[in-house]
Formats: sequence, structure tokens, C-alpha cells
Amino acid sequence: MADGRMMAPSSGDSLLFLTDEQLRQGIEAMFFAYRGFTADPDRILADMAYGRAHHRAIHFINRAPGTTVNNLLNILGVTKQSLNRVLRTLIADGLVQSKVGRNDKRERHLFLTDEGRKLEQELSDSQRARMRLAFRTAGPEAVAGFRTVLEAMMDPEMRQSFDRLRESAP
Amino acid sequence: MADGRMMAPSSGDSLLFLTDEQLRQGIEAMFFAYRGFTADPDRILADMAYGRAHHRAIHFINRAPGTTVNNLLNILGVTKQSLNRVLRTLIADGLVQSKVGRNDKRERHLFLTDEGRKLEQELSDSQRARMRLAFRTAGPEAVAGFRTVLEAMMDPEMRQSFDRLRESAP
DNA sequence: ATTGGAATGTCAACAAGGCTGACGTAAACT
DNA sequence: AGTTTACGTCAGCCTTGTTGACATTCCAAT
Repeated sequence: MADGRMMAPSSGDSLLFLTDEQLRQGIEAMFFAYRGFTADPDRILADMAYGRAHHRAIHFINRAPGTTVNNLLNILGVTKQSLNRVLRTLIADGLVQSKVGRNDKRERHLFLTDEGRKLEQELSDSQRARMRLAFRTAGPEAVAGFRTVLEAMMDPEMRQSFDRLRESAP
Repeated sequence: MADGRMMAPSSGDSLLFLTDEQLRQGIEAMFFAYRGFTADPDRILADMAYGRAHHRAIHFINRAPGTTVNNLLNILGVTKQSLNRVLRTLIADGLVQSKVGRNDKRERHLFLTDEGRKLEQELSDSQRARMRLAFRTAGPEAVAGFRTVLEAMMDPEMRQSFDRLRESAP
């Protein structure tokens, strides 16, 4: 992914995209777009007693069923106390199931229940709808660029998590 | 901006970038990248008694000096009580100056003090550094695509704010 | 000139969701 | 047997969002 990338063509007007002003616009675009990105699931969750943290947990449990608590912790980048509070309510409400590990009984493997999958669908449908519209509007080349820049913006450990998830479900 | 956009070339393998899996990867990329995006300023602010909300206020006051509280409210998308708490500490700490409007004395116009500008510099330097590296790594075409997709992902009102800011400082 | 509404500020109370620190239990490793 | 690992939990704190109520100041329209 990081190999075949071309450098800027370095002619006269080149590197214009690295102007402070251009960078600032990138920063602001990121800020405003992220608001849109989370707006639809937020609206759905506002009605229930859930928030963005529940959404994230549900998303990644769905994405990697059977993941352990520790693994989820690393992906989400929060403390176990923070995650535990969220998981406790999700398990109590029957959206997530926690199974003791077979090989290592200290581990808990997390799965969505049918009801949990239902909510996940609802949330990701709305988020994908916006993403789909944005992607369609922008076109395939823009989408490729979007992905390239976002990957370059991640911290290395996050990029590892990202890549690992991508490998697990191609 | 939204006029001359081409549709996907609609040949055989086309629209592959609109797969649910592709969209999900876009969603996750957005999640991980945003963490990186905020990581550096967060580290700086953690030492002081400030948080992300202070950063946002400082950023947009610097970007549009003399802006009114109401205007800032719309850009940030929070309640006046929430913003006011942040502004109060910034004003008390001498980073922001609030001037009563000349024409309309109900309005307060917000400016950064020298000290405020200093912090703004520090914060945006670190954030721009990451953005610059990402942009340089990805190349100009990717950056253009990045911007295009982000704009398409914003809510219409946010895009208005975004465009208005862009016009004010080209 | 008085009144209505807009812009702003402030107080209070509350919730989500981060954090740290401390402690406990069970399982696994050495 | 002792240590480490994985997980859960309790308690307390912070930031940052929310709503509701109320005061002030000023513009504008009747």
C-alpha cells in the first residue's frame, strides 16, 4: 500500500497542496465531515439509552465475532473500565453475548445476539447510506484518494488494527 | 464544486467501490484516522486544563477573528451553555478577548490575544505536521480525492460553513 | 414610548463517556 | 508455589455535551 505511491510531479506550481492554507482546509474538512459521519447513528442511538461508545463496540464485535475483551480494548483505544461499562449494559440488554474461552478460560469471547445484530444492521445501514452517497458523488478515483490519505493519517498501531481487520474480511 | 463531477465509468467491474465491504472499510478508515487526527493536539492540551472543545474554539476564533458567539455556535454545533463554559475559561485565562459590538452592542466579537495566538500556533503546528506528512505520502491526486469525499460526506449546513470559511481566506 | 423579540450570559442539574487507582478472582504460565 | 495475565468491579474525578429557567441589554416595530 505504501510502496507504489508517486511523489508530487515537482514542477513549478507543485506542492501547492502542501500550503498551510491547504492543510488547514484539510483539517476543517475532517472536522465537519466527521460530524456528518456520526450524525445518522447518533440520531438513532439518542432514542435509546445508548451512545457512540455502544455503537463502536457493537460495530467491532460484529466485524470480528468472538473477539476477546483485550483485543477490543486495543482496537477502541479506551480503558477496560470504560469499555466494561458499555459491555455490561449491552450484555444485560441481551445485545451481546460473552462466552468463556475454551482454550484459555480467562478470556471472554464476544458475540452479537440476534437482537444485537438487528441494531448493528440499523446503525450501519444509516452510516453506509451516507458513505455510499458520498462515494458515488465523488467517484472511484476520489474514493481511492480518500482511503490513501486516511491511512496515512493513522497512527502506526491503528493502521495495524485497520489492516488486520481488512485481512480478516476481504 | 458539485457540478462537474463524473459518474463512475460504469463498465463491467465498476461500482466495486460501492460494495458494502468497501463502505465498511471507509467507515473504519474514518474512525481510525480521526483518532490520529486529534491525537497530537490532545497530547498538548492534556497537560493544561484544556480539552478538545477549547481547541476547536481557539481554532475557529483564529480562523475568523471578530466572529460573534452566535456564529461560532453554528460552526461548532454545540449549545451556547456548552460553548460559554469553554469561552469563560479562555477569557479568564487571557487567551481570548471578547469585545462588545459597535453597531450591535448585544453581540460579542471574539479575538485571540497574543497568548491565545501562541497556543493556537502550537496546536495547529502539530496537527498540520501530521496532515502534511499524510498529504505528502499520499500525493496531490489522493489529496484532491480526500477533499472531495469529505465534502460530500458533510451535512449541507456544515458544507455551507466550510465553504464560507474557505471563501473568507483563500 | 412601550413592547416584543433577539442575542447573550449565567445558574443549576444531569448524563455520557473518558480517565486513574485499587482490589479481587480465576486461570495459565514458569 | 509464585507470578503473570485476563477480566470484572467499585469509587471517584474530569470534560463536554444536554435541558430548563431566568436576567440583561438592546433593536425594531407598533
